[in-house]
Amino acid sequence: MQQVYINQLSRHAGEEVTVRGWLYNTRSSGKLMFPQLRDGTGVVQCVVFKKAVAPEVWDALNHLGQESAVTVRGTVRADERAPGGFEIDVADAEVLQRAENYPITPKEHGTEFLMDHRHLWLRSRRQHAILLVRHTIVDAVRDFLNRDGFVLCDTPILTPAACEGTTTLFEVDYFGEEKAYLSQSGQLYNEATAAAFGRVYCFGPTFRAERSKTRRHLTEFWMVEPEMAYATLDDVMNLSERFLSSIAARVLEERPEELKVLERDTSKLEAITPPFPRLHYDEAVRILHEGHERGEMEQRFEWGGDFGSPDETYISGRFDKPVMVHHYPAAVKAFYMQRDPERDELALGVDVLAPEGYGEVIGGGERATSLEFLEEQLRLHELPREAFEWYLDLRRYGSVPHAGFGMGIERCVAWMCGLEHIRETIPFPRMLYRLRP
RNA sequence: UCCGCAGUAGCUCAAUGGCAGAGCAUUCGGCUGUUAACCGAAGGGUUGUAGGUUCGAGUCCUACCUGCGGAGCCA
Repeated sequence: MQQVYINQLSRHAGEEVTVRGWLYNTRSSGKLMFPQLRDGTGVVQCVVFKKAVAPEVWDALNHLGQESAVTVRGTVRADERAPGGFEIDVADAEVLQRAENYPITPKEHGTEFLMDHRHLWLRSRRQHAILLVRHTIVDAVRDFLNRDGFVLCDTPILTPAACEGTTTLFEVDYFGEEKAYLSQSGQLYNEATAAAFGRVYCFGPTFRAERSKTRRHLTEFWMVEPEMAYATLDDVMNLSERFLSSIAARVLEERPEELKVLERDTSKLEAITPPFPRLHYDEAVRILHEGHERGEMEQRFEWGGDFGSPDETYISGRFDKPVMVHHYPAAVKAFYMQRDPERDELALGVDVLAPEGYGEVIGGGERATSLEFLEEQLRLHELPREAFEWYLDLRRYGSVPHAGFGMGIERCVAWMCGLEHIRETIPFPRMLYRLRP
């Protein structure tokens, strides 16, 4: 007897197989039953005739609660009436555990209820589809970087100090001797490994203790950060463009069924191909001013500020591809950004704004190379010099132009899936008011 | 942290200041091709918490709690 996964059933038409799974839903009609089984790879409809099985099998399946653990043995048969095109004529079945009163019924539920039952919600079709797309995106990210010559060189999660000194950090007691902080970026360590390996990336959890409460924020999220030695802002933009395009292509290729479940407009993903529009900050501001004059933007944007969420949405809304905004004012960017040699008030940084209001998915740029400049920046930002001594070493010993970016995986998943909220893009989201389950 | 909205059965929601309701889920019964199956019946309530106004509060007022949406900050 071969044990088969549901997504492989089409290869076993006419054969007798065993499927092991959980009861998804049942329809019963007296002497005929249609239990639907899911096994993690898909859902299949089973057909049970009362006369075709032993009485105890019929009784066991009858009135069985949703999500009970069941194995069935039967013959695979193509049938137009079956969702998915194939069904199983059941000859025998075994109930491993009878589940009663499964809380998530095949009806509508509110967000709070579903989030409280996240450990069970993951079993539902839509969540299942999202997390499979996430899996493919993570896979595509690793494949792309590995094939492009980047070396995975992960950076620490427990760190002694703020990397950028701006956002709030989660504090951890380190053996009662000192405070440690959960990493909010692998950026600075990446610069060290890039000087060791040339092209590197880190990919792991990132923590931000910001009291943000929007559909784009998690307190714990996954970020991939490539960093290249001997590279410039243009190299970062070229990489971002190829990177996002390859991810979109992989999702389209490998997850058409899941995109259908999510009712994603795939033409939006097909549009993600190089080249992406590149917008100097000055031009972006001009677009915002035009928007204001047309009455499409409430307030007139002041040159020099960072873009707020409505600004990003307005700018990206004018393109059907991701937009790369570069040369931001240095004042709104991190201290380690390289300055524009022609206009010192600008930083060689770039934000990639995703279309459809998904906001900033990538942020990056060229890093400062000068020891003196960084020493001055540390002073201006009132950062503890001792903590950054090792970082300054990177400018003492073979300092070269180098650049990189960070991409938030969950924002990418939300974008690719066309989701309203980032909370569904990670199995167990951590948010301002959500630490459990 | 600020602004706005909400909280009624296990779930999703209704109820003009005047008897606490429906659908789904659950339990029982019926049905040999169902597609969120259908038909019939039953059980199920301290209306988020604490005060207040009123003859009378799910409904109006105040505070708090919880959640949702947005802003700021950011990926």
